[in-house]
Amino acid sequence: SFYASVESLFDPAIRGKPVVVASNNHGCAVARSKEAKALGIKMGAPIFELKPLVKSHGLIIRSSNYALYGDVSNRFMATLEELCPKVIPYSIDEAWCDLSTLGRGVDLPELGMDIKDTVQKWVGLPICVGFSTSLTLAKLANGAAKKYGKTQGVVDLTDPDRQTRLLAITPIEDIWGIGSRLAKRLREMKITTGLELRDADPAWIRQHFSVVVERTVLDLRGVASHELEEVPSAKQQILCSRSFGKPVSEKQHMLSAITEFATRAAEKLRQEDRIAGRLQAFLATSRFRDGPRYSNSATIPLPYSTNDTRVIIDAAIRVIESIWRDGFQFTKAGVMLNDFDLPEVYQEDLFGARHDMDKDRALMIVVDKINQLQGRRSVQFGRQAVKEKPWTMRQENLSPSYTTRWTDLPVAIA
DNA sequence: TCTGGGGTCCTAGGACCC
DNA sequence: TCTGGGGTCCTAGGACCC
Repeated sequence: SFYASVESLFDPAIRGKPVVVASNNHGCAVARSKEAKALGIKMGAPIFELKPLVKSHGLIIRSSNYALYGDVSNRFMATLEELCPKVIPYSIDEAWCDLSTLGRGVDLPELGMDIKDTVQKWVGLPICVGFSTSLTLAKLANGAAKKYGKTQGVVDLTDPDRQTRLLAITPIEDIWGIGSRLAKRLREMKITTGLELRDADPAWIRQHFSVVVERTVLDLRGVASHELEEVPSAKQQILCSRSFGKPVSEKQHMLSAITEFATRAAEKLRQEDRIAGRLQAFLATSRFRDGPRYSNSATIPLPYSTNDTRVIIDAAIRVIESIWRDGFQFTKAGVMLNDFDLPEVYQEDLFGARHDMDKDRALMIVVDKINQLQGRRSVQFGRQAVKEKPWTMRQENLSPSYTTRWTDLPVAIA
C-alpha cells in the first residue's frame, strides 16, 4: 500500500478513503489503501472493473507517480540510516537492517517502536518492523506486524517457540520465496504451512525442488543462508518496456516507440556508468484480447560494447525489423541491455570502422547534461522527433510531483 | 474500450575444448 | 564385441520478488 500512503500523505482530503494507485496506462491496481482492500479490491485488479466503485463507494483512482514515490522512499531510507547501524535497501518500500554489531543487550521491541515512531514523524508514513535471525524469518515477523493489530506494528521473532507458533499458522504461500507455482507443488506433497516446510528435510527439498527452496528451509530454521551486502551490487540488466496507450499495427509507429525505449535504456546505462555488449528487443500482442497473436524477441551483440544512444537505437531497430510482422495489433514492446562492462574495458572493434571514442563520450555527456538541466527530451535524436505517437501511455489522474518539481511544490495556507 | 514495469537467481541442455 | 572423462561457456526458460 506504499504508493497509496504517499498519495494521501500529500493530499489530506483522501485520507481515510479507499484509494487505488493504477499501473501505467491505467491498466491494473498496483497499490491499495486499507479502505480499498476492505472493499475487496485485489492486487492487480483491472482498473476498468473498478470504475463503478468510484461512484458507489467514493473510490479514488490515481495514476502512479514514480518520481514522487522514489523521492519519499529516499527520505525513508535516510531516516533508517539515522537509527540503525547498517541499512540495506531491498525495494522501494522495504529495507533490511543488520543489527549484528549491536550486541546482546538491545531491547528490540523498544528499538522497533522507536524506528516506527520516527519514520511516522519525519517521513509521515506508517511502517511495520520485524526482528529475527534470518531474512526469511524477519520478513515473516514483519508480515505478522502488519497483519495483527495487537502487535502495534512491531514483532520480535527471535524466540524459537514464538517462531514455531507463528509458522504453524502461516500458509505456505505466505513464506518469502514461495510463489504460486512452488506452493501448488508443495501442497501436492502435503507441505501446507511454514512449519511443515521448516521441518522438511533440506536434502529432500533440494532434490525435489532446488537449492533456492533449500535455502528457504534453512532460513526458516534460523540458519541465515542469504548474504547481506552493504554495497548494492551493480545491475546486470536494464529493461525499458511499455504497454501502449493504443495498439500499434504500423511498423513506423513501432519503430518510434522502440527508439524511445532504446534512448531511455541508454540513459540508464550511462547513469550506472556501464557499457553493454548485447541488446534484446521484443514486441507482443495482448494476452487478453481476441484476434491473431504474435510475440517474439531477438538478441544481438552490439557492434562493440558501448552506451552510445545512437548505436543502441540502431541495434534495437535492426532487431525489431527482423521480427516485425504485418497484420497484428501490438500492445507492448521493449528493449533490454545485457553483458555489462566498465567503460574503461572498451576494446576497439578490430574489424569494423574506427570510432573516435572520446568524441562519442563527450557528445553523450553533453546530451545528458542538457536534458538534465532543461528537462527530458530537450535534445533528441532524429528518430525520436516524430509527430504521431499514438502509443504513448495514458496517465489520466496524476498527482503533482510535490517534492521534485519546483512548479509542483505544495502550498500551505495559514 | 480497458489487464504494469522492473529486476534477480538457478537449471538444463547444447556446443565446444582437450 | 566395442565408443571416456573432465571441463567451460552460453542461452533459454522457469521461478521468484516488489
